[in-house]
Amino acid sequence: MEDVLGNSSCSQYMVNNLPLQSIFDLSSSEDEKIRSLGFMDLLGVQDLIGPPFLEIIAAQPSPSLISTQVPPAPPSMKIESPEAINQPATPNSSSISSASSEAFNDEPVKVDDREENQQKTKKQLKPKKTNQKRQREPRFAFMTKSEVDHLEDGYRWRKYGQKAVKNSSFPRSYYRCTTASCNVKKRVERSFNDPSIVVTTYEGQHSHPSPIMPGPNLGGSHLSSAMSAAAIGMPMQRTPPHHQQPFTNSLSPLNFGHNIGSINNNFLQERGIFNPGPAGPSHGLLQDILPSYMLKEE
DNA sequence: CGTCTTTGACCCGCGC
DNA sequence: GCGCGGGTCAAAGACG
Ligand SMILES: [Zn+2]
Repeated sequence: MEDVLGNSSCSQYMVNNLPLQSIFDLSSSEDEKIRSLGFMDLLGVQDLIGPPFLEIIAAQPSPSLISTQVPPAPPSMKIESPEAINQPATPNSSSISSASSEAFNDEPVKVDDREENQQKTKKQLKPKKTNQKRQREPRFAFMTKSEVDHLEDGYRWRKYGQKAVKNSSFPRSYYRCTTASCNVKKRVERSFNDPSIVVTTYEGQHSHPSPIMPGPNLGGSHLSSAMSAAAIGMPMQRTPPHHQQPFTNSLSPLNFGHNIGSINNNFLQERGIFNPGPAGPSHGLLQDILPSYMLKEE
């Protein structure tokens, strides 16, 4: 609960329609645990997304908010099993949220070279001190209400780790883009009180179109709103030497509509990402635009 | 046979 | 200096 959500350097904010200030309030040093609690709490109360919500967001030109929600997905679907809720081919996903923080650091994303130095005793060796500030990439957190993990966002991910979250339940999965030369990482976590809520945190940006869904004909895959959010939510920062192209709208090439033909993609471009400056955790982010409207219960 | 998941060990920054 | 907690690697297994 230290630097997971509220970090002074990296900021990743989960938004909702409730007391987000607790989370965003980075200046508060008293409630560290509260932070996590608030986080969970926030998720816990999360299932009250309403149509007006999106409108509100749309009306607010402040922070970025990507919200996608599926109308046909009633909040009544509450599952208690961590994973027993495998509902293939029916991943309704309503998601809200987001936020991200950008950083200007373009080199050491830290390409580990431990494979080269196989000393003998220690396997993992990384005496490279060249790295000053690791992990300076933009994070893009985003909540999704879905029963299933592994929301297809148009990219292929390889799971490289899984750890349990401390303050709350359910393990957190770490994924990485399988495409070579792409160090985009993804982190998927579930809520404690609401297993139906999945928090996905993207890190980095792809530099290639989606490897999957090549032909015009392809079904079965349910592209969740995640991809739209991910695609749009990413504030195109500096363009690396890669052949970056208008993938920003990568959702177009994807022929969704098979499974998720009824998703409302509501996103909002952020006007400015906050700077992780040590100075100040400016308030008035999403909290400002996210009052506590539409109260719904399951 | 290739790909991706599983899973324990390990690294590393930080607080005590 | 040690323990904690989050993040990562890599070997082995599962899956097609
Ligand atoms: Zn990628």
